[in-house]
Amino acid sequence: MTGGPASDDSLAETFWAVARRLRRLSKDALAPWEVTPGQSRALGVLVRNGEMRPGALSEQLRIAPRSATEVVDDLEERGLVERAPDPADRRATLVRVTARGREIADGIRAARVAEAEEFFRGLDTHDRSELARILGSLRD
Amino acid sequence: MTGGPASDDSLAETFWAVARRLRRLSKDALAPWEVTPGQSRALGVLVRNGEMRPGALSEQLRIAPRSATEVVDDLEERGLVERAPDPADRRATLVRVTARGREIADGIRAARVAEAEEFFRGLDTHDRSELARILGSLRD
DNA sequence: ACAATTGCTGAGGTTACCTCAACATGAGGC
DNA sequence: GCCTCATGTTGAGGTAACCTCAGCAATTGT
Repeated sequence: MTGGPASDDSLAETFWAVARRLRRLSKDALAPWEVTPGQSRALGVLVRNGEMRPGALSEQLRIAPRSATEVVDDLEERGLVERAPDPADRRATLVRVTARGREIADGIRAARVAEAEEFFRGLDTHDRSELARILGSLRD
Repeated sequence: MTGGPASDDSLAETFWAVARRLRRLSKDALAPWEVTPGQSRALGVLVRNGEMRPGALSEQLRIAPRSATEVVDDLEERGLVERAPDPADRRATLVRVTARGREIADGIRAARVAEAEEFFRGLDTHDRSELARILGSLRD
């Protein structure tokens, strides 16, 4: 009863159903910090990579450079990052996570871990590693 | 080396990496019809459920009723659906897929199947059914 | 030294959503 | 039949997160 050409389609459907559920959970996990998913992503990149130019940030986020300016504006307004002139090139600015930004980023990270833990709790050890293995091979 | 508390987090990360790849593929699969993902979703609901009111459509799509009006406007402009007065309630309208809309929907569906087939091609039969089973248990 | 390039941002546009209020119709009480 | 309240849709107008294009300043290649 499985194995027809439609089974791949329903596998994709199932995948998206799971994605929707996980997305909803993530949004809830993010809510306490009043940070949008985009801001959270940017903050994460900045924490992982250290200070960087808006242009580099835009590449990491795969958005237009102009849009990175906006994300940085928002984060700066909330005091989570700050801009400083790049000593190596006076056209450029460096974006740096502030102490408060790091706090928030840590909190978000912890919440993410907790949220993922909760989400995948239903799976036993074997299924988790199977899922990780199979998804890993589809990763890219 | 796996199994620490961070493994769930990276499982989520892997999941999203796969999701991004699948999303990109879907977008490409949709491109030939010049239909947005939102329009495609609406068309799919309408094909599956038959004619329905904008309000009911908005529930299926989990968007505000006012937003369903817009999606229907767009689809109507492209000749993929049409509005007709609801004989049962003169306040309401029924949205119906046109012949051309059905063609497009069929084409989209076929492309989706092909796209999913391509995406999951790398997996052998065992891994596909494992993935389907595990995702199924996370579904909701 | 000067033309082309690079890095950022102001101005303004698009898309896909939203809320709120208006309008017509429908349903229940009396 | 009439009145009130609820319901279905839509116009008006707003917002978030992206976009392109043009402009300015600084740098780089010849």
